[in-house]
Amino acid sequence: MPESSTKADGKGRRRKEARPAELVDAAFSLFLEKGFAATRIEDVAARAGVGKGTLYLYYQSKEQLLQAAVEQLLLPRFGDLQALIADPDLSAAEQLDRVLGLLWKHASASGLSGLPKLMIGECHNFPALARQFVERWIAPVQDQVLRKILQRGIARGEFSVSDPEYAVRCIAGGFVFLFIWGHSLADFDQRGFDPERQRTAWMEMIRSGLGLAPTTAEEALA
Amino acid sequence: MPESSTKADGKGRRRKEARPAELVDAAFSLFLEKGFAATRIEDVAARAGVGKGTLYLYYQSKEQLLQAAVEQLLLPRFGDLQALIADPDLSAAEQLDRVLGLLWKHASASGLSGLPKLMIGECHNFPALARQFVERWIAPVQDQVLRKILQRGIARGEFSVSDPEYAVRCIAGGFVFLFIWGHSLADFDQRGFDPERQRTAWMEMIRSGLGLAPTTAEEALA
Amino acid sequence: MPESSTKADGKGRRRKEARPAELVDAAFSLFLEKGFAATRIEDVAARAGVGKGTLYLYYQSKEQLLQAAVEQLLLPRFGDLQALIADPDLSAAEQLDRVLGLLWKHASASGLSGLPKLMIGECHNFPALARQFVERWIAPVQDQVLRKILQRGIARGEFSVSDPEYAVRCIAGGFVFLFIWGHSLADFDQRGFDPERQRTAWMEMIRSGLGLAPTTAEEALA
Amino acid sequence: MPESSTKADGKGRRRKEARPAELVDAAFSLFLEKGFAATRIEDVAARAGVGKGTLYLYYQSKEQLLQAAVEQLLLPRFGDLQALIADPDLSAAEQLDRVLGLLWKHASASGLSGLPKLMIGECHNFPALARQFVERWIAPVQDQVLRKILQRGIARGEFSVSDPEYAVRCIAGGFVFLFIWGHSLADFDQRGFDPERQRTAWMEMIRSGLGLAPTTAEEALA
DNA sequence: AATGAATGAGAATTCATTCAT
DNA sequence: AATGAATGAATTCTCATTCAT
Repeated sequence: MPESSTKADGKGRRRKEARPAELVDAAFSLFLEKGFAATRIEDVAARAGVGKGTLYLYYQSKEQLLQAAVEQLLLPRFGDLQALIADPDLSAAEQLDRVLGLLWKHASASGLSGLPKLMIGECHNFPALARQFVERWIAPVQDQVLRKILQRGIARGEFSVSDPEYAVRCIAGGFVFLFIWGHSLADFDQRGFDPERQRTAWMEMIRSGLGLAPTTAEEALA
Repeated sequence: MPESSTKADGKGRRRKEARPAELVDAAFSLFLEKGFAATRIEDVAARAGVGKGTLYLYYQSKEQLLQAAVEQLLLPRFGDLQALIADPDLSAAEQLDRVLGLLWKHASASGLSGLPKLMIGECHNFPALARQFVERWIAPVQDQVLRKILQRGIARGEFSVSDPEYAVRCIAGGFVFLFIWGHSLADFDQRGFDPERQRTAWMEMIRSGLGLAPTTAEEALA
Repeated sequence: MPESSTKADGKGRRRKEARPAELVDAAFSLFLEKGFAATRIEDVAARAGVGKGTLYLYYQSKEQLLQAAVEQLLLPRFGDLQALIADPDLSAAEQLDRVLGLLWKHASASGLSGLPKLMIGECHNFPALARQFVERWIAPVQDQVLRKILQRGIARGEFSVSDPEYAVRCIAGGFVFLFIWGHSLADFDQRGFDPERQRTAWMEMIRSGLGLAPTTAEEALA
Repeated sequence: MPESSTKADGKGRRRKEARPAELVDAAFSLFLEKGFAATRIEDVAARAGVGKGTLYLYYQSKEQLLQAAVEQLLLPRFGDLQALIADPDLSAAEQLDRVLGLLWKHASASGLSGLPKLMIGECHNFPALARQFVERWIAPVQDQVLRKILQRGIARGEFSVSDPEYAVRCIAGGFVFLFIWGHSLADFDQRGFDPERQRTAWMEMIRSGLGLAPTTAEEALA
């Protein structure tokens, strides 16, 4: 009987290989929006356009879905970032610019920009995941990328920072906050929120702060 | 030992006046830790040291408990901050220092430092609360305190910022991120986290960024 | 310290002996209205104008309150009815009239008119009470009062009934239904409900039914 | 033995079409027996032979289950009754006989006979339902069926009633009481209860009451 | 492989009952 | 004697997970 195949063609059974990723995407977007506990499996299935039971064909539990979602976003590593640092022709400031630009572009395109919000919200309910997130993303980006750039900049006399280790955290934190805000309270701020403009403001802040030094002020105006 | 309670400490009944605040505190700390949905009323009661039903003597529902918790933290306003700005003898930089210092101290002491994490996680589940939070805290602090200081600083030639409106958001954001981090992923960061040190680094970043040397300025323009 | 006595005088501590009856009255009226299960002890206390705990000073449980309420209404027996039957000078029709009139008056004045509704609703939850009610009221009134009148009427040639045993149930049933209706659906009948008028109609129905025989019609008009 | 279900009788899943009615039946029988408040959802599920959660697949709440149950019984209207009245060849007395006979049969077969008991008990907790019940059953049967028969009987000289409007209520009331009694206190009456016999007695009572006039007795036998 | 009806453990909420004051 | 704050067992309802189709 060709019954099932006929109707399943229209919408039901597209690229079978893409399923897992679609499911994880749907789950991630809902987890991000409502949090893990407040997200219903049925809603995930609905958003993915499949039946509730189908989810369990690919993932054993709701928690596994979360793990898979985080895993998927954690997978693409930052080998390219490392490459940037390796380039000896660039100034440290240029390196910083490019690295942050790349991170920004990549995170904005992928769901990665949502991950911090999710992890911050769920870290105490899923400590293992939290640790993974910190160890595989936060710490490496800070310690193996940003810090090295900073140290090089200091060594070259480009930068003047009294506590590089924590300066790095400031730079990263401000960056991450941008993502968090965009995925949360920005929606409730009547004043509007322009991510690109904020990024620019942020880059300026990193470079020259409020431009306290008179001499610096001139350049900052540029 | 001069314990606080009069004598009914053993199993302590009848402290009607203190109850609501105790309950809200217990609820807030759990909401902050696990999120609203993942927090069980029974756990709130246990942490407050009362029976499950007692909570419902004071709050009609779990959601009302959340509202009360947020409300309580939103109540104390920042009249004192306003006073600081009004002082014409201080430089803008000093004003900023003091205002941020005060915010820091106040938020660290009260539960207010946890509110951003909570609101960021729950904003989509409780839009009304989110709006309240933004309108009664975020926006006023940015627009009526920080921005005014910045503008005065610019007018006085102290500061040099190209986009004051968003610079304010950067300053506030970095600050808020400190709180968020301390209430979430800091616990999972093997490298440790010293809030005070980060605050210092952050203040420096605000003031002078990476301290780009005059010569560096050229590259920064690139 | 004369503190407690002073304020307790105004409203708090009237006739102490009347308490139990007041409590039972409040309970009965609420049980009647909402049913036993749907009635909250706190509402009973409120209606009686006392604190929740006070109820337990007089009755050990909610169920005991119900038992006491029913008991109280079941107590006054119908010795006087029996006396009426004994009067040999009255016709059976007159006896019936008086007996039903007396029942009507008594039941309307006391809460007794509500008891059937309550018992009908609760009989399966409180079988013992139900049995008591049937055995101490329903059956006696039917078998020892009404049936005897009917039998006397038949013997005297006044009445003509083919099944006296069940005719008695019809008479009693119609009567009881009047009470039930008045305590329940009458409140939701837009057409209004005049108990006295219905009683009159009912008495006529008992005496002469629809007046099928032309000759009977005249008496029916009387 | 030719059981009804096809084969999945053992633990029987998947009978989606029959489910809602089964659930409503189970619920109705329990509501009727114990009242709404005293009935536990779990018991309803058990009586219907399903799990607790299954109920919520079909009805959103316990209250909706009640509404559905009442609705279901209120649905079948009395078009056939109307037809009987329209027949001009029947005497009014014959019409009355048939109408009441039909009501009796129908109500006894369906759960309708239980509805009055339920509605009387719950009317104050569910006023909207009560009004519906009165407006869609009680009032129509009385005003559009019984009253018309009575008026026709009076016009034709068959009946002789001084207050037709309330006579109708007596007739209907006695009838309804039969149902109520059968669903409640009859179970606790040691004397037994024969509904059919009581119906007969009731029909006689309607026709000729107690046959007060000596001459009336003969006709009462008719 | 896909589905969604069915399930029951678990969470929020209610309320009879207790008991310190 | 009177109170009402406190309690936790019991109840309604939800939702992750299973499984027959």
